[in-house]
This record gives sequence, C-alpha cells and structure tokens, in this order.
Amino acid sequence: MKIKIKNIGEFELDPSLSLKSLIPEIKKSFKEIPIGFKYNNELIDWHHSFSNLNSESIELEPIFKKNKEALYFLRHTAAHVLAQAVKELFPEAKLGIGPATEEGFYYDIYYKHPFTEEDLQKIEKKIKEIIKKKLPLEREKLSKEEAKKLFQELKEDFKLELLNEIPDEKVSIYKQGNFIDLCKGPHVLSTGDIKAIKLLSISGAYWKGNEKNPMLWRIYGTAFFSKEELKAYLDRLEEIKKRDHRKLGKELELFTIEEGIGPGLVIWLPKGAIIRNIIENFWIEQHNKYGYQLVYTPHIALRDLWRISGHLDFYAENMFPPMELENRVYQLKPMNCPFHIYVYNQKRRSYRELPIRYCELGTVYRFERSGVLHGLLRVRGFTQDDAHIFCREDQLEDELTKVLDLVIYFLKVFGFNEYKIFVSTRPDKFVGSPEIWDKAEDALKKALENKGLEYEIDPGEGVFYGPKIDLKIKDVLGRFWQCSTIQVDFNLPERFNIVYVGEDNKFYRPIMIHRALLGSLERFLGVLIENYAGAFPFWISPVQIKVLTITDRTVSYGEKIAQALIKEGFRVETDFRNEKLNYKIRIAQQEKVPYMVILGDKEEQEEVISVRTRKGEVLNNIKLRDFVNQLKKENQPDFLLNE
RNA sequence: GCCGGCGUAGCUCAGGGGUUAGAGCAGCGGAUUCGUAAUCCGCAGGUCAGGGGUUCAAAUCCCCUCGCCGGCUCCA
Repeated sequence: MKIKIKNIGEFELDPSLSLKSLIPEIKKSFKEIPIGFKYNNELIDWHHSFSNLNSESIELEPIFKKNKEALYFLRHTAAHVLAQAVKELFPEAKLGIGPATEEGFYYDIYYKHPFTEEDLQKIEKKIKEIIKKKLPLEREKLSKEEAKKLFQELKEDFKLELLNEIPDEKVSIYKQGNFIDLCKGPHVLSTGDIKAIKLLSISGAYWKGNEKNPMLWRIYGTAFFSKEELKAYLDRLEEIKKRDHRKLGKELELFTIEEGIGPGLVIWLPKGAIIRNIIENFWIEQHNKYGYQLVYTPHIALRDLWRISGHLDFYAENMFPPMELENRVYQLKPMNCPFHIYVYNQKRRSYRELPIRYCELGTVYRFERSGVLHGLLRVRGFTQDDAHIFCREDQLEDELTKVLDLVIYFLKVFGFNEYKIFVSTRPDKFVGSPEIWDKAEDALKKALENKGLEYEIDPGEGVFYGPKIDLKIKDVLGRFWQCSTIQVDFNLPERFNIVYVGEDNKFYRPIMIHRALLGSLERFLGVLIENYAGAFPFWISPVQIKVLTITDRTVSYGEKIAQALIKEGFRVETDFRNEKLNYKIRIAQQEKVPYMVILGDKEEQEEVISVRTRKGEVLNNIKLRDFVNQLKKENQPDFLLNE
C-alpha cells in the first residue's frame, strides 16, 4: 500500500508491517524523523500498522517535536516507564490506568500500602535506569481472549476489568523490555527518547473516579524532550507557587479564612475590601449603563421557596441544612434567582416592558465538601455578580449578544483578552421541550457568531433547566479559569408560573437568562491576585501611593504632599519612620504599591517630588500637579484599554 | 466525604522522648538623620491546633477531633 507523509514523501508499505519499516528509507533524506503522525484526526505512532485497512493509499500528517501533540506521545511512554519501574520495585502492585495529561502524565497503581516520598525517589531512579537502557517499544494486536489470558497471568485485575469494557474484537498491547501494558498508544520509539522526566507528587485517586471503588495511588510526573524544557516547566511551577493567592492574600493583607470562623468563609481585610469595593462600584455603574436594575435580596428564605424552585430536588446536597424558627423552616440561599422572580412578579408585566434585567451582588452559601475547598477559588459563602434577564423568545438572541458585549468589556478591563468559550447542550435529564432547547442552543450559538467568537460544544453538559455558555479566561501564565457563565432557563419561569401579557392580550411565559460576568467576587479576586501577582493596576491598588521621607526634616513637607494627594482622591499611605530610605523602599516594594513619592531636602527646597514606580523607574523633579494629572488618567478603569 | 502529608511566636521555619522550646522577620524601647530593595543595640512575645492515652518524663510515641495542603469528585 501507498503511504503519503505530508511534506516528506510517498512510500510503499507492506501492510503486515508497521510504519517503523519505513524509517530507514526516510532517514536517507531527513535528519529528523517525526515523533508520530496524525491520521483521520487521531494520533498514531510508528508502531501502527494498517493490516485491517482496505484502502490502497493513505495520507499521514507528521508530528515533530515542535508540535504540541508530540509531548503526548512522549508522556504516554513516560507513564509506561513509570509503571514498569513500579512493577520492578513492587512486583505485587497492580496497574490501573496511566494516561498523558496536559502537563505531564500519571499512573494509577494499587498497592497494599501508600507510596512514600522515599519510594518516589527510588522509582524515579529506576525510571532513569530504564530510560538509559533505550528499550524499544513494540506494539502487538491480540484478540480479546488472548489478552484476557495474558493479563490473568500477569494478575492485572484492573486491566481485565478494562478489557471487559472494550467493545472491539482486537486490542493492542505495548511492550518494552519485559513490561507489557494494555494500551491504545500512541508511543515514541524508545524509552531513550525521554530526555527529561520528573515525578512530581502522589495522591489517592478512586478507581475510575468513583468513590465506591477502591482507591489507587496516583503518581504524577512530567516529561520533556529536553532538560531545558523540564527546567522551564519547573520554573513555571515555582512562579505559580509565588503567585498563589493564598500566600499573597496573607502577605498583602487582603483576606483571611479563619479556623475560628469556619472553613470556606472569607473575611475581607481592609486592603482586600477596598479592591472589592472598587470593583463592585464599577460593576454597578456599568450595569446601570447597560439597562440593568439593581436589587437587594435576603440571604435566607423559607424552605418552600426552594421546593418550588426545584433546588430541593436538584441541589439539596449543596445547601446548608434547614433551620426552624416559630414553626417555620428556613434555608440559606445557594442562588439568587427565585428572589428576582418575585421582583419580576411585583406587577403584571407587558410584552412592552421586556426585556427586564435585574442585577445583584448576591451572597450565596453552598455546602462544599471539606476536601474541595481552596482559598478564594472554592468557598462556601460567596458573592455572585448575578443578574437575571426576563425576555421574550424573539429577544433571546439579542439579549445574549448584549450579555456577551458586557462580559467581554468586563474581562478586558481586568486585563483578560483571551478565553475559551464552551456551549453546553441538552443533557439526558432536562425540562422543557426539545424544540425550545434547540431554539435556545441556536440563540446561544448565533449570539457568539454575531460577536465573531469561536466556541467549542460540550455535548450534554447543559444544566437540566437550559443550555449555557461558559467562558474560561486565560491568565498571564496561560492557565484557564472558569468565571463567566450565561445560562438560558425555561424551568424557573414555569415553576413560578410567571407570565407577561402579549400584544394579543394573551399570557406568555418569559424566558430567563441567568448570567454572572465575574462569576463570584471571591474567585475572581483570587484569579486577579494570581494574574497580577499581587501587583494590581493603579485603579484597584489598595494603596496607590506611598509617601516616603528621607529624614525627619521633611516630615512636614511629606504630610503636606500626602494630604494634597488624598484630597485629589487617591489612596495614600505614608512612611515617615526614622528608617533608611532603602528600607522604606523595600517595604513599599514588597507591598507592591504602584508609586512611591520620595521627599528629601532637595524636593522640599524646590517644591517638587521624586517618584519611584513599582517597576523601579525613578523620576526626579516632578511637579505635584503633573503627577496628579497623570494619575487621574491612570485611575480610570479603562486606562489600559486606551493605551 | 475518601486517601496521603502537615499543624511549634503575628509571619517564615529549626527542634523528632531528657533541665527553663529556639532563630530570622514583624512588634515595642533606645541610638542613628541616612538619596532609590534590609543601620545597630536591647526588650517582649508560646496551653508546641484541641482532647485523651503510654511513660519517671511528651512539642517529640499512640488514639480521637478540628483545620490546612496535594489529589479523587464537583463547580462560581
């Protein structure tokens, strides 16, 4: 058969042999051979053969080291090497699954007792020995029966379980040295291709993610084609650690979560509270501009409300338990929506009034299992920047487009210009008719297309009450965070039986759009802290300017300048302590204050100021007036957009 | 919730059965009056997460509880 490899050439392949047989031929004219190939959008490796294929000729797209898919081959093999090392050191261990991931690989392994740090080091040593041996990988096709026999002999119970779930008649196994694994591939040619590998951590993981199943030990690692890339990756991990919002939140005195108050419950310290307040004010201002009406609703409501809304059926396990007072039962709110329905229902609504948009910075409480709490990113009490839009079916697309406008504006203001967008479609369990779901899904897609936004479909991932758009924002380290969500809801209007009067004087059911732009203020602040590494843009910096004196002689001049800046509306702190300038600068720098105003005898005599920026730039002989004018511009939320 | 690790001064961390538990930073007092990332000296600061147990003796070993960290799962 004919094999065409894009940009490389055409070759004749004996269908009973693997692609490997072409290597000598290719090597004649190319120094670097591909890592693997893409065929029909699937990754295949050199070990692949086309014995079952009918067609005479096929075309492959080569994948080289520089292509990001290449790491997938390498890491998959790395996972096998890890498993091999573990089996050699701990022969009774039983293998689960061992895939490559975005950042590395892992292998889930059952063993009678947990692996320790020392075990990990031993395993890593063994891995390096295996790599040094440059063991070639081999692929074999077996019938399921043969495979079952094989893995029975190997006493790999989990593999047998997997085998039973594979529908195909034949399965593939990969070998290297005396190690055998059930595996689809793809892999690299030799264990020697792994030039840099590191085991990173170990943790428990349920077999197939189900907590009723036994727990395996998951060993995480990562691998690269070069030591430099590994080092860069480890440096990145360091950088992520440095930016951890929990660490910075403490250092910069932004927030705290206290054992004495409760897990997942956030206290905003003055400096964090300022940031939050600035964001909230900006948010309210923008929502007024975009035709939303601000409302406030309670944190708690009668249990019956949650019965009508369906939360007790679908969401009970995430709600704090009921409390009874004077024979009535109340429950903390996990969402704001039912309240906004009551706002809507204050009077008979006309089709002319729609769309109606209510917004609220609504604090909700959700019971999250203790093991999942994480700083500000996963908490039990948080404030959603929530809104509910009540509209007619014919307004849906337009409203969604407007919401997208607003989302994108907000994200831009906070420095997020890249995102991934997901449209989640109808799940198996859903309310409403399939027709209206289709319409809503269409409206979501059209709205995205109107804005020229690319999206991916998450099939069946919609909420039971309607399809949704989720936006994941990309931060400066390239990490994605889920914040914004836009959800269409047919369910609540039905449950609460809300209506509007149409042109024909008949009653119609409005559609509801739930949406949060920032998601939760807690999570968003957490993401912001990490994105800016605590060095916030001027307009949201808790302390914008710090006035430093060089000696006691200039304290009164310092006081005068500080007061003038405060009067202009800036957030100013002073450091007039009897310390050396270098010391004061160091402190201000650690506090990540955007501007330091430094005052000595010279400045006082000439009635100017000296400015040092957070980046270390020094500007001498500045007139206070000029400084203020510049900062007033910089104090605008959209300052960076206009640059 | 489950698995593993951890919990010592406000913060970062030493001490891992044997007198009275340490250091640096921060704080307080004093000296120093200094030009763009740490001046010096002194002082104070602890129910060693909480509870129970083993022991002549527990921060240290064991058990329970709470919290945190990394995962599993879920999501704003």
